[in-house]
Amino acid sequence: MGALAQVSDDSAPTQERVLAVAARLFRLKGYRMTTTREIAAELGIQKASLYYHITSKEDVLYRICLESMGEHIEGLRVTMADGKDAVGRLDSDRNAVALLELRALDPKRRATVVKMRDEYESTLKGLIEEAQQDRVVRPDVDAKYLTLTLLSVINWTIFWLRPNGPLRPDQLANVLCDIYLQGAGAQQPKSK
Amino acid sequence: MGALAQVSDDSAPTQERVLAVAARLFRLKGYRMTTTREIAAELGIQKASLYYHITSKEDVLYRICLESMGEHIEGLRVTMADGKDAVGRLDSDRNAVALLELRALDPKRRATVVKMRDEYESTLKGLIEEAQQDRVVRPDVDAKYLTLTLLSVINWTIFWLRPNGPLRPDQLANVLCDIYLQGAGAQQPKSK
DNA sequence: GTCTATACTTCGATAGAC
DNA sequence: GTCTATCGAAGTATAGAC
Repeated sequence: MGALAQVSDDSAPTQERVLAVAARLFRLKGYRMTTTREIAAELGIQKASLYYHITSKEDVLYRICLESMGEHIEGLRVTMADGKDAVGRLDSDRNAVALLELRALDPKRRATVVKMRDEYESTLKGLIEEAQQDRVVRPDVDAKYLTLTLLSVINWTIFWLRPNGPLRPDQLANVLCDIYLQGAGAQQPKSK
Repeated sequence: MGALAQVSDDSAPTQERVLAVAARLFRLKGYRMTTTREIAAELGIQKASLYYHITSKEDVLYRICLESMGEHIEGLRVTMADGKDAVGRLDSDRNAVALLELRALDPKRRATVVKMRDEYESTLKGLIEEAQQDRVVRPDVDAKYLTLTLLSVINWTIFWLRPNGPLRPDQLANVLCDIYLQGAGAQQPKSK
């Protein structure tokens, strides 16, 4: 398991524990609803002590977003280089927070994260366009919408996917990938 | 256009204007980040005056969620009765807020909204199961995941779909529906 | 229905001792 | 690296006049 997917525990460096605890709370309650007092309490320290480790609450959110985007871009790079996917390397809390709490960042920092997200999404769109030319993906639909629907299926999992579900992660990935590629309709050759 | 899709304007009843303004701000900035002062300012009144029209900020969120869920359930009922879809009857701001800001409701009210959402989703799942028996939708995949992927494609639009996009609403609906039913993969008969 | 004024609470962050 | 104590800002909501 890579360091990026490291789970927070008492032996982890404090910086990492702070990010893990904050990401979990931000995901559960939202950034604005989560207080620095709660983060400190989860870490077992006083709220003032927390500020020895962080400069501001918003900076914690910013670092969570940066790490999540970094994981995405790196995961895609690994996939393109090795030819095998990198599912499971993402921290689900940080991913959900980065997707949902961007609004809370100040404009400049938000722009930095959005730029990374756009880089990730356009790289993904490029892969789909290549697959269209290789006739692995249907070429009769704008890659823009094929990318958006792929991102929809992947990203919406933050709202329903939980560990210890009925399917193993690899089984679930197969089901979702199958539905995305083959479609939900009953078998009929695509003829138009 | 139905009353549910009514756009806020100065001639609309105040109650409706309040909900429309609040929904727009809640969507733009998030429930917790939006202040009652801002809502009042958008309405052109003082913050204290707002409380003549509402009982609390949370109550406004609650009513937005209730209306959105009501629209969904009613839309599905109309679809099942008339056999034609009811796209365009949803208020996009209220829909996005209901999907994203549920956390901010107190447990009891949240449970009420979640129950309505579950009712909507299980009805949709029932429709997909019927379609499986009619061999319109593939029967080899658990309807649970066909429903989740459909909801993913539909609901994720709150993050990217904007009025005045390159496609008309009906064109876009056709593209997304086509990708969902036919899949993103190049044509190959489903044979397994 | 709207106003001015304000009560009351909570939050992010800092000061300074240990 | 953590503590107690507290500041200052901002938020929701209410009181009472008009």
